[in-house]
Amino acid sequence: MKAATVRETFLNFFESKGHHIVPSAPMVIKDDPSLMFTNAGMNQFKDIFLGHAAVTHARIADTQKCLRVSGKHNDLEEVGLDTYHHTMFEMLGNWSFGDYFKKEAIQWAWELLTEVFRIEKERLYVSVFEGDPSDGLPEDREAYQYWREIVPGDRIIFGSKKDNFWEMGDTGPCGPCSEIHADLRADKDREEIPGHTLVNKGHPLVIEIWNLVFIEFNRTAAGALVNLPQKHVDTGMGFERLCMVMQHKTSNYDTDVFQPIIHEISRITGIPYGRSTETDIAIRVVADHFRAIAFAIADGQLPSNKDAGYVIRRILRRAVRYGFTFLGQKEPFIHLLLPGLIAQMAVVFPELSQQQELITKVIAEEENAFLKTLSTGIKRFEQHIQANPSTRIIDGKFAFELFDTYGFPVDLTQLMAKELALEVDMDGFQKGLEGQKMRSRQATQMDTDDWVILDPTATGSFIGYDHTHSQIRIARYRQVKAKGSVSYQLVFDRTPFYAESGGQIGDTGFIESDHERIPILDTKKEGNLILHITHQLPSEPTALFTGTVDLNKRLQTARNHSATHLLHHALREVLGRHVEQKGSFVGPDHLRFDFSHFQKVSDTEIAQVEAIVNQQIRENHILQENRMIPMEKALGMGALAFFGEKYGDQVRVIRFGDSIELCGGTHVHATGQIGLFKIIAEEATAAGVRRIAAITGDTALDYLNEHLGIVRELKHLLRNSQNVIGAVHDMMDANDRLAKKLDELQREKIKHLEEHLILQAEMINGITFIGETVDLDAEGIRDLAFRLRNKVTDLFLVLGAKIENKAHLAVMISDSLVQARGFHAGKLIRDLALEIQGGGGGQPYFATAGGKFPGGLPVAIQKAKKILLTE
RNA sequence: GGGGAAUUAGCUCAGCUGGCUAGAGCACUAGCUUUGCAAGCUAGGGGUCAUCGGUUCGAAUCCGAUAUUCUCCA
Repeated sequence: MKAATVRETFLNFFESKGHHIVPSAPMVIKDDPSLMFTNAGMNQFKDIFLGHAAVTHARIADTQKCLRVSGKHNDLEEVGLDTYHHTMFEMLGNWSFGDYFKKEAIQWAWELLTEVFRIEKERLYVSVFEGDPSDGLPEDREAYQYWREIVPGDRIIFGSKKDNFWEMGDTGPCGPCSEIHADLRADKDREEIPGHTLVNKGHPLVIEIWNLVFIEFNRTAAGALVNLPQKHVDTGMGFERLCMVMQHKTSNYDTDVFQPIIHEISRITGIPYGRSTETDIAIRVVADHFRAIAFAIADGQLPSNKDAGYVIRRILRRAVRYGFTFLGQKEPFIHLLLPGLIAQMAVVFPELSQQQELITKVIAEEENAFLKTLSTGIKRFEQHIQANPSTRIIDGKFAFELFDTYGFPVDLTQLMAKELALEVDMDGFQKGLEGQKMRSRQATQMDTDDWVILDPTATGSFIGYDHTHSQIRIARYRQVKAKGSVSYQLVFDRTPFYAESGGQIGDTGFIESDHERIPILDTKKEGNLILHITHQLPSEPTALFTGTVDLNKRLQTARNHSATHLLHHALREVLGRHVEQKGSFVGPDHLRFDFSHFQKVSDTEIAQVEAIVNQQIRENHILQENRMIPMEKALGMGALAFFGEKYGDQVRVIRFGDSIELCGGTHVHATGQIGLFKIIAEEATAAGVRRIAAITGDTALDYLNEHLGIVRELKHLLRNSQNVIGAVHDMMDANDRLAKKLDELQREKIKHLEEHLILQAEMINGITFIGETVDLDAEGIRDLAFRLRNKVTDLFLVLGAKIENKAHLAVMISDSLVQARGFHAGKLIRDLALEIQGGGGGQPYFATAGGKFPGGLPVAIQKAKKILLTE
C-alpha cells in the first residue's frame, strides 16, 4: 500500500466514525513560549485540554507534521543511527473531547489495524498502565478489560509510569495510556524469542506504532493529581512507521516516503545506499534532515542564530557535517535534493513547490556558510597543532573553544586528531559544555506558581478593538520568579489590552481600583490566555478595576500596523506576487517588514513603494473590518494569510482599499490617520529575504524635519551656497590640496633640519651623536629620525620637542651600534624620560617617550650625551 | 534569555606581552615587458584600524559601553 493511500485510509476510517477531519497545523508554533515546534498531534488542541478554548467538534482526526529534535523521545544526535527515529514526521491521530473514552478508542484502533489495514494480529502487542504507588494510581483495569475482549491475555503487557503514563509537561493534563506495538521480525526469529519480551526494549523491529492516551487528570505544581471534569482521548500513530509495516519493510527509510530522496542522494554523491554502515547512516541523516528543513522553511521558519531558527540551522548543519565527513561532499549539495522532494510530495504539501526558489536559496546559502565555518575551524585546529607541536592530547578547553566560539563540531576535531595519531581530552570538553549549560539554565530559570483562580468561568476575551478603557475583574493570577526578580501574570475577565501577537507588541498601561493603581508593563499571550505582566500584585485582587491602555502608544502602533499592510500591498504591486511576508515587527516607534525577494530593492523601487503607500494614506481608505468570517470565505476574498498564524475556523479580515489581510492586530480607523509614511532602511536578512524598516506619523515628520534641519545648517555653514553637495566636494578637494601642501612643507622642513643636524653631529667615542630639540610633531620627529638613520652611520640620536605643552622625546640608534655595543633605545629612554616627568619605551634602535615637563628636554639630551661620554 | 568571539585597504586576512613611519596576497591605476594561458617586472593610489568613552607620556593593541556579524547553550 502506497504511503499516500495509508494516509487517506486512516482519515476516511475516522470520518466514517463521526470524526471531523482538520488540516495539519503549521509545524512552526507562534504565541506559545513553552514550545517552538509542533512535536505531537495534540499541540493544536492544547487549549481545549487545558480548558482555555471551547470544543468545536467533540471528535476530530488529522495528520500532523511534527518536528522533534530534543527531549526524552528523540535526540537530534541519535537520528539516522537507527532506522526509525526522525526529526520530522507525520502523526496520525484521532481525538475525543469529553466524548467517547477508552472503550471506543481501543476498539476502533484494533478495527483499523487488523480489519482495514489487515495487519496480522499475531504481530501486535498492547500495553496497559500498571499503576504507580507514588501517585496513588492503581493499574488501568478498565483499559485491560476492553483489550481482553479482543486480544489474548498473553499479548497484553503491563507497563510502568515511564512508558504508560503520559504527561503534557511538569503540570497540566495527563493520564494513563495504552500502546500498540508491532513485531516485524521474520517468522523464525519470532519463534525463537517471543515478541512480548521485546516490547519497549529498543529492538528496531519490535516497535510502538500507536499510542492511545486517556486524559483524566490534571497535575498541579505541587505534584498532585486532580480528576478532570471531562475525559479526553488523544492518540498518535507514527505515519512513517505505519507505512513501514504496510509495505513489509524493516526500516522507515526503505518505504516510499524516503526512498526517492535516498536515490537522489546516491545519484548526486555517487554512493549507493547499502554500501557501508557509515555511509548509510550519513545518507539517512541527510535524507531525514533535508525533509525537515525543507518543510520548516516552507512553513516560514528560516534558519537563524536564535530560537526556532537556530534549531533549523542545527539540523541543517548536522546534515552538512555528515555529508562532508562520510559522503565526501565538500560543496553544497543538499539544496539539489529539492526538485525530487517536490515531485514526490507537492501534491499533498503544495507549500513546497510554491516556495521552491526560496527554499533552494536559503539551504544553499546555509550550506555555504557552514562549510566556511568548518574551514576556519580547520585552520584554527592546524594553528593550534603548530603552536603545540609536542602535544599528544589536544586540550579539552581548546576543543570546547573551537566548538563554542567557532561552531566547529567536536567529532570533527576528534577525527582530525585521530589522523595525526592524537587524542582529544573529552573530559575537559565536557566540563566546558557543562559549565555553558549551567550558565544558560540559571539565566532562564523560571519558577511558575499555580494559578490562583478567582473566577473559573471567565473567558478573558479581548475587547480592545472597541475599547481602550474598561471595567475589569481579575479572573486568575500567578507569580513568576525569574532571575531573582518576581513578577505577576494577571488574567482579566475581559481586557482592552492587546497581547503581543502577529509582530505587534503588547499594550502597556495601568489598572486602577479605589485604593491603588498598578502599572501593566507588557501583555503577552499564552495559548488562548491573555497575560498582563506586572511587578506588583494588587492588595485586593477581587476588587473592581478599570483597565486603561496607554492610548498614545496604541495609536502610534496602530499607525505602523496599518502602514505595514499598505506596504505589503505596495511591495506586491511594485516587485511582484512572489513577495510574501516572512516576519514583521510593529512597535510604536517604527515598523519592520521582512519578505521574500531575491535582489536588492532599488532606490527607484523604494521611491515607488513609498509613493504608493502615501497615496493610499491620502485617499483615506476607511477601515473595513470583518471579525468573524470563515477562513475559506476570507481566502476567497483574496485576503493574504501567512504562515504560523494559528487561525481558528473564524478569522478576522482587515481591509484598506485593495489591501486585504487576515490580521488580529489593532488598526487606525482610516488610512489618513497614518499621516505620513517614510522608508528608512532596506537590507538583506538572509538569502532571498529582504527587510524594510519604516516610520509613520509624527515620527516620520520628526525624521524629515531633522534631516532638513541638517541640510539647512549645512547650507548656512556654506554661506548659503546654492549647490551644497558641490560646495562640500570643493571643500574636500581644497582640504586635500592643503593637506598635501602641508605635507610637502613639513617634508621640506624636515630636510632642512636633517641637513642642519648632520652638521651639528659630534663624534663621541666613535659614535655620531646628535642631540637637539626641534619644532616638529610626533610624526615629523619619527620621520626625521628614520631619515637620519639612513644617512648617518653609527648614529646615536636624541630628539626632543614641545608638543601642545607636553614634552616628546625620541631616541634612534643605528643597528650597528645596537649590535656592537649593546645599546637599547627602549631601556635608555626610560631613564631619560625621568627628566621630563614621563615614561616611554620602544625597540632597541628606536624608542619614544612623553612627559609633562618640556623644560626638562635639554637636561634629558645632556644626560644621553653623558652616557656616551662615560661609555 | 545567557556565555564566547570577531569587526584593520574594494575582497581575504597578518599585526605576539602598548612604542620596529599600519602590512601581505588578490583586485585597481600607470609605465615597462610580452601577440596566447588567472602572465611577468616596476611604480603608484586606496585606511576616521566598527563607533563612543576611559587608562597612559603614547592605544589597531589594555578596559568599558554601543552597533553589527558569527557561534554555543537554553
